[in-house]
Amino acid sequence: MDRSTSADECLVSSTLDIISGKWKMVILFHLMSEPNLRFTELMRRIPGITQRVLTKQLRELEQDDIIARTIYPEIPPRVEYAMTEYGQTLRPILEMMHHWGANHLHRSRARME
Amino acid sequence: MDRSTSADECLVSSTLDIISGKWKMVILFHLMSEPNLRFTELMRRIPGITQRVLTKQLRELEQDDIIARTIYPEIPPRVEYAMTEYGQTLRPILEMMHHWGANHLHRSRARME
DNA sequence: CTGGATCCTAAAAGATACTG
DNA sequence: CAGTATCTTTTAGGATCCAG
Repeated sequence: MDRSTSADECLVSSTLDIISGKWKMVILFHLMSEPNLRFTELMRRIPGITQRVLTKQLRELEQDDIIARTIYPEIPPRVEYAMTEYGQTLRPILEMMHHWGANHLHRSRARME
Repeated sequence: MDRSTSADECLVSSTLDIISGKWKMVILFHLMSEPNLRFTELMRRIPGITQRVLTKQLRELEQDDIIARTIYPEIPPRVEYAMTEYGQTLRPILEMMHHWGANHLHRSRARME
């Protein structure tokens, strides 16, 4: 064997770093099915999130080049968020997690009885 | 469209809940390549983790039926951890994250210059 | 050897009010 | 509309000591 394990750990964690955050997956899911959502539209689609937190998570995803922020200098201001091309590469992972999660919830319920 | 989005969010998050935790991926990666590791062996393979945290994350993974804990009533005590069959179903996701993460780190470095 | 029990800190998230 | 600025709460994680 080798010492590659510690490096490998980082590789997976680097993915996890990007999508973990209480609402990031939710945000990404919305932007996957609906490109170009405005700030307020995201707020409405994500009940429970606050402005401060939404802003923060959006900024982080933007930093990581997963989503893009487009500002239209109008009045009132309009800002749209969309997944980047790079962000799209996360799609298969998110879909697998979605699929696994569906089965997991199903299974959890079954295990409760 | 429909209102299924809010349910869908939970599905993905339910996967994320299970694998997020600073060291869970690391633990799972070790248990994937080496079935049946003892507590101390895990400690040695995961530099930086403390006993308390390792114990906690192992307990959570056990609760979720991702890993199994086997106690051998010997002196000194021996406890072995292994992935469950159900835990194995996470493997494709972890591998995709590993792959994505590798590319991501590569890309991040490129973007820095 | 495998943890449990305590205490502590840092970071994430939430509540709320305000603004160009 | 799309945030920022403060403040408070919650939670994860870490340090340390003790024990069957």
